[in-house]
Amino acid sequence: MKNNPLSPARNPDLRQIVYEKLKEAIVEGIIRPGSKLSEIELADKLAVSRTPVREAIRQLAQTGLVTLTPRRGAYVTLPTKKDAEDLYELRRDLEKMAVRNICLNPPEHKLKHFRQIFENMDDSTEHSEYLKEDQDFHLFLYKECGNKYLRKMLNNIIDMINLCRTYSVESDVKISSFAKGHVEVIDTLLAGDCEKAEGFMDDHIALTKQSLLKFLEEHPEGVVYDE
Amino acid sequence: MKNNPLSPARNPDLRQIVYEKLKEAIVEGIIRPGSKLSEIELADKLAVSRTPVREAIRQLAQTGLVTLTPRRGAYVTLPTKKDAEDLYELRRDLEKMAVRNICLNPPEHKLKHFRQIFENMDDSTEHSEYLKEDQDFHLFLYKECGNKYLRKMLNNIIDMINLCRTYSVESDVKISSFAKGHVEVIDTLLAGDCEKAEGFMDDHIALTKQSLLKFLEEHPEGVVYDE
DNA sequence: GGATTTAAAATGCTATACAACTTTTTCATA
DNA sequence: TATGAAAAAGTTGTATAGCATTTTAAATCC
Repeated sequence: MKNNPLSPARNPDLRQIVYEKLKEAIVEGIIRPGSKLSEIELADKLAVSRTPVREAIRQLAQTGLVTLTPRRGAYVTLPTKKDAEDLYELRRDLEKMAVRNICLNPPEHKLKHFRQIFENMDDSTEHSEYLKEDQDFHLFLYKECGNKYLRKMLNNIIDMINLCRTYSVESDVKISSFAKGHVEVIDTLLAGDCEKAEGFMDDHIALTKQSLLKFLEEHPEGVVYDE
Repeated sequence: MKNNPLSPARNPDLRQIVYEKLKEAIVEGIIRPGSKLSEIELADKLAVSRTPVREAIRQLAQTGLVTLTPRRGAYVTLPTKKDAEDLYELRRDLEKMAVRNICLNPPEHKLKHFRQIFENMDDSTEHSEYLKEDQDFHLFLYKECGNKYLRKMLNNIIDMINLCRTYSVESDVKISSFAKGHVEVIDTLLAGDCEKAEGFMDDHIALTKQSLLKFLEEHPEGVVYDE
């Protein structure tokens, strides 16, 4: 008698809904980095009270997507070039760790599923399709890494990475080389060669980072150089 | 109509104050793991309204110190043995990363300061004194690591580590070996031997982890074994 | 025009209220 | 006495109103 199948459509949980909506809007670039998040304005637009908006904003601040300035409000974080570099440095180590753990007991079936997807990609593949599968693959790795805290941190960091990535959407990268990187990671994982798998993941993240930084250098508008 | 001299001498930023107070109470073991955090009760005890308490609790949930159950409230996280293992695994990699970065440009003066402190320690040193200096040293490394996001994560994880550590306060470890580990890290950092420094940090964290796990095995009360 | 004062707006918090949900208590029934 | 359903009490999540302090914008004065 726990959950009635005819129970009302959904648990409201407005805070979570507002959080997701804001996150999406920020990551997709609808709300631009640097712009202000007015509690009143957002509450008005989303047709909720200030309470869930406040809590959602604070939740976003903890992942770094939003920067809080006491008594002045919340602003969408405007990542600097160093931020992007720091994020990728951290991501590299964390994903290597995930790969290391997964290698101890690789989920064969799903890995083969992803292998097939990436093997069939080439430079004619839609950029958006690659992005989607790439996202799915990495989220899959996070879920399977077996370390609750590592998973949490990776899920946090990926939001910031995506924020940085909005800058580089139309970047002219070679899809094939990214896809190949994934296949290499998967193959070594399936073969149980942990050390090599880590190395391939290292290469893959390095390539992604390089691609983003190249884009940032070519498009300095909106990117802040600190120090 | 300016400042009433009889205005309440209250510090602003209640949320942060409540957050710190709760964090301390949890990490010090005053509020036991597993116990419930009632918004009303805490608001009452701290003489504030529910709002800052709610926000502080949510902030604590982000670091993992508190576990939120929808519609049922917030509970102080009761770490399992696997939690402790996961935390130390993550901590090891993150601190190695910090050491790697610091090694590129080591802050000589302060490192020497810490070196002296740890060099003068032996098995007769007060356990509490070692704990304090150990804490300070690691926080110092976090601050100097040069990567904003790494710093944030390390500061988060150390709270959870401390929560686990409350169990092992009276652990009968050899202070000298811990202190020696620090000196080794510092010396290799000062010498600019990054690889070795990382290795020594690895050993140091491994030793700390081993000490905690040994304690947990000898004192299974209050520790949950999952899976 | 530039500086100073005043007004408007936003945040941080308080307080109250209420619906939905949990937990506890009560109480009837086996 | 134990069991289980029904009622009561308590909490959370959200909403709304309001106030103090501070920031921001506008207005005023020199």
